[in-house]
Amino acid sequence: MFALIDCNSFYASCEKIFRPDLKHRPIVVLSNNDGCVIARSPEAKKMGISMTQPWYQVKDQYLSKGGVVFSSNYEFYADISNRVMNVLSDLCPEIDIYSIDEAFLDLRTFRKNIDLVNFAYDCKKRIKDWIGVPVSIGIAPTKTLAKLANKVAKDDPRFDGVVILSEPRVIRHFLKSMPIEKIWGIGRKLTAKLENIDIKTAYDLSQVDSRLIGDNFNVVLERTVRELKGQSCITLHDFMEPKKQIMVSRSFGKSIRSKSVLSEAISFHASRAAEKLRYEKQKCRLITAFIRSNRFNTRVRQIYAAKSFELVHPTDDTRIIIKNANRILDQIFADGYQYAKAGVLLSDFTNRYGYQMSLFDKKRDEKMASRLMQTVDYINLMEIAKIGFGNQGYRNTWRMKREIKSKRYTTQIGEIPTTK
DNA sequence: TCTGGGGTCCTAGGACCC
DNA sequence: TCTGGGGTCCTAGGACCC
Repeated sequence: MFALIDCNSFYASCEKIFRPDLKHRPIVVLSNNDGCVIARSPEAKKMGISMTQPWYQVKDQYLSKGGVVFSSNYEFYADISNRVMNVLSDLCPEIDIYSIDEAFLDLRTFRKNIDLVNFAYDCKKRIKDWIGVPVSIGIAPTKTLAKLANKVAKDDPRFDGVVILSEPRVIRHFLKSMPIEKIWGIGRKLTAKLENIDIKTAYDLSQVDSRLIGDNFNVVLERTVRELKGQSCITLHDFMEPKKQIMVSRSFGKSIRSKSVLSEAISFHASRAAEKLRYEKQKCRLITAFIRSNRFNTRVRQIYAAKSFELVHPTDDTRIIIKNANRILDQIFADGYQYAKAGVLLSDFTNRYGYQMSLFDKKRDEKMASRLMQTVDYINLMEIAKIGFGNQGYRNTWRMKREIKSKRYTTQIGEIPTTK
């Protein structure tokens, strides 16, 4: 059996932890640039605010009805997430952290049969009492079924946040009431395709011969079908897999025409990407940079320009990554467009310690560079000072909007909550 | 005026090899 | 006139997820 534990309206719930005055108020959290809604408390959902809705469309009405809004505060959410995951790992050592707000537990680790109902409610209570975040729990023989169970636990108040699927008869009944688009791994396109051939519920899909699906669709859907039938075939990643690519990109506060400002943004993103790369203890060989116009604005001329550059030697050196990202910018930049977003993507990784040195590598230079980067990372991390490279300025022209961010209550000494 | 920012996996098709 | 067949590797792009 697998359990999926998922925090309810995670970002919005985080914002409530240190603000008891907001307990029953509607809360929404906005994406970067305060662009669109990415989390809603139950009260905000009831007001009809939908996920990824552009903020400007609902702002006035929402605020006039007493809604509360926050810019996203990832540092804070990540810390709360860590605390939740720690509680879960205490309860079950076989844990697969699937995203910032959800994790699978492999309950087969428990040799003896445990009381699943007790287990689930204990789990829920600990996280609520110790961290302050409400969770929903779905338990089932496969991860796909646990996902579905979790969805119902969350949406249907009759279940009090816990749904356990073990009896085949119950599972069958449950699947019949479940439209296919709610299944994990079935998005818009697949829903349309499947409905076309008269597969409308999870039960319909579970009855299809999985090999037939494998032949006519692909192995991903085949696995989903098997999982619906109760054969577990999506396993837990029991250790953290290294990342395969690192992307840093942002939309600008307002659109930009000038190459020099774009270059600042590209340098800034390149630098952030290099930091992440070193944190992952990887070096990259491929650097990609892109710039693009606002794809929602039909009144401006559209452009999307991207290019990659392959290095001879893998690197994690901020200076090299910035230099090459800007070299790409030189090649892809075209005058006369309004740019709305830029980004840098690093890929083709090799482990920092175990890659093949070339015959002509200068070992000493490498060592120097690596020490320099370590020092820079340390100074930035400890907030001794803010060190950047080259032209990565931080002009208001492209900096993102984040007007209503809450405090970093748990990670910054100057921002911890105080009482009177 | 104002529409996020990450990721993963898979597949088709081209390049290349013997 | 007749022009193999099988394999691997890589990349771009699609679909999906949170």
